[in-house]
Amino acid sequence: MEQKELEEFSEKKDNLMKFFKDFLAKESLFKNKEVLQIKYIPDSIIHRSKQIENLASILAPALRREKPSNLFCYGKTGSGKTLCTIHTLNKLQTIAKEKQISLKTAYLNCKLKKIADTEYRVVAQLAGAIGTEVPITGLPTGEVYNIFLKKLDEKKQIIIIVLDEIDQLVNKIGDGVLYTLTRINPELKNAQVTLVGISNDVRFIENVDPRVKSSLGEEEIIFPPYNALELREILQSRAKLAFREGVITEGVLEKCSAYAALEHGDARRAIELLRVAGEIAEREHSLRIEEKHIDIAEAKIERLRILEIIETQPKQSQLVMCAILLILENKEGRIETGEVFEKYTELCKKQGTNILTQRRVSDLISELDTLGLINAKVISKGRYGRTREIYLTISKDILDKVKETLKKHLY
DNA sequence: AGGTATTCACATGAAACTATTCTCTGAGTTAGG
DNA sequence: TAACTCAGAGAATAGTTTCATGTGAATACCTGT
Repeated sequence: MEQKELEEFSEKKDNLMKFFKDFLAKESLFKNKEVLQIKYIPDSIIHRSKQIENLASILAPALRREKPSNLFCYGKTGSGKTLCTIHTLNKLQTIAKEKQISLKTAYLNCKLKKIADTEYRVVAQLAGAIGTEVPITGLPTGEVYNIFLKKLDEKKQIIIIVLDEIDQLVNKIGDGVLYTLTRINPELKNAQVTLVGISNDVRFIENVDPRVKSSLGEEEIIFPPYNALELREILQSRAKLAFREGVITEGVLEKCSAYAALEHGDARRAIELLRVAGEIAEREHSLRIEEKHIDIAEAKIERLRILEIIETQPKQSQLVMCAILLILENKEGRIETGEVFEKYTELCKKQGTNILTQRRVSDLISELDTLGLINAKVISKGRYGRTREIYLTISKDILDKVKETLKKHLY
């Protein structure tokens, strides 16, 4: 984010010096911007005391050198799962240190590509977390397990492993790793391992090996989404720390939380919205954040999100998107798979790219649908067959930007 | 009129294929003893 | 001689293709009144 801003700034090179001077001279709206960062962990977490209590009581036996039960947390994005878990673990860790209990925690976000998305990498990361670095590549997976186990079992200790976004991991590489991890304890003489799984997807646990399921799901904690009121209070507490007094005008927080409440009560989004709104207000030399800034911020975030998605799509997918846009240029309303495929073929020929089969294009279209760029619904037109009805969900004012990015990436 | 059959235009699944990336082994290299 | 590096074989993976089968309802076709 910061980088992009800087780039934008650099366009006005002539008065750059002046700008920076002004920037320093001016008082920032922010008192402490860090508070609005996603990774920030507040000292007190509101509206989650029940879950934290629950977490604490499940994990507390670690302080008596007993193995806590395995634990599974689920709730939608931005419902505080990760936050609460890390918070609780931090506290636990602090006390353990005071009492000289050997307790280690390892947090692993399985979503991160190239870091923890294969069996090898997961185990390597875990080994890293408990203090043995393992080469990034070159060893047999089994060997890494052995190193890991050996290090684990070195002394009497409790180890709590947190696997965040565990559903992504299982989707990608199956539940083999989980199975091994849940069965790790009998192999250890000294150490004991507790697993904490965090997942966005409630149904995820259903499609997992029943043995893993019963073992991992010894305890479950559910994180319901925040409602607008709770979001508002969360925002309030953060805003108090983040902004100077009087910066926030009436109704701003309400609006922010209302926006986020629409998105299944995603607190992360609400906070990001507030931060971006703050940045926008600041750049406008406004002395306070007003409701309109929230609207602008919302549009900006949405735009960035869409552009980011489009940019990171593979070429073929971009081509399909391009085809859809081109068709819609000369035609209002809805279009069908067949048309898209035709246009897509044409585009490919023009570009000299190889043409994918209709089968694949059909899949690509439904992928674009899941990404939220288009809306593709299967409908039956009776005698005239079955197809997907496609229309855009992107608002018109970003469309030009989208086309621009597509062009840039395709030529 | 009412009911059944057909038919369209893809959707959806499964399996097979392919190119790329990862994992793993062993030969070769290096450095320290 | 132990530790390290690195090329290349083999395995795993992601992205596709091929082949096969499925789908929902507008229309065509009957059927008996």
